[in-house]
Amino acid sequence: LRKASPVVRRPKPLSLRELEIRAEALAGRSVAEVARALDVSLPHEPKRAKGFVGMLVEQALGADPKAGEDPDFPELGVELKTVPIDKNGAPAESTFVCSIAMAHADQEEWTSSRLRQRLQHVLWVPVEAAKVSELPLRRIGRPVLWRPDVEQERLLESDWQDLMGAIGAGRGGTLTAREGVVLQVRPKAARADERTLGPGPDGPQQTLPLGFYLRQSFTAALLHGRVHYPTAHGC
DNA sequence: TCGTGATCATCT
DNA sequence: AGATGATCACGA
Repeated sequence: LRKASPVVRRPKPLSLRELEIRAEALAGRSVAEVARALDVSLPHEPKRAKGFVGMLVEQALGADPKAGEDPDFPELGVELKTVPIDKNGAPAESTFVCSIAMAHADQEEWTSSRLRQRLQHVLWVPVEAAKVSELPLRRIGRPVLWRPDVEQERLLESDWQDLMGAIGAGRGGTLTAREGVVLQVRPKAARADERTLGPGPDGPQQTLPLGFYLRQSFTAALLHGRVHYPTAHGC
């Protein structure tokens, strides 16, 4: 995020309620309005604007810029995610959740997994997608504070076990985004030829870095407070 | 270099 | 059109 001159950053919210109120206050505002209020200049080429809106909203809400792998609001245990919305109000893209630690993929457990930690408590902020309006005109919508319910957590764990199991067993190279009911595994790298140490069929080898994404259908449902899938083995 | 923030560009 | 695989920017 480029700052035009003095650095402007909101103080961190001291309570969940304060965070919600701030997020509600962004509803209806445009990217240009928020950027101007924070004294941030807009990127000109859309191709170079990936991630801009997410970082802008982080700054507007007082997220900890040094959080790293921790939640955006460490004291509140809340993760912030902006979600691009199409003209019908549905997610326009899948949602990146976290990268996969390839080197330790065979040792990770669901309960302490990066993915579960990140999705424990999420503040979703809908924003008009890049294909709906030009960057400055993209409007922010009403936030949704979400925790996975029992059914959602079951779906997430089931996919995670399948996908992480495959990666840990050295079959990560055979995975595509078609696997998974609510999750996807997709490349997460600057270039398709990047490699990092990970499990291979015959032991550790250089592998394509992967990340977890939420399918649009899952995100769409949770934004409306209802995720209900038919169970694969009958009710 | 890796992880965070995502959207782009192409193929089906 | 929608989904998949590829790509862009930034910070520690």
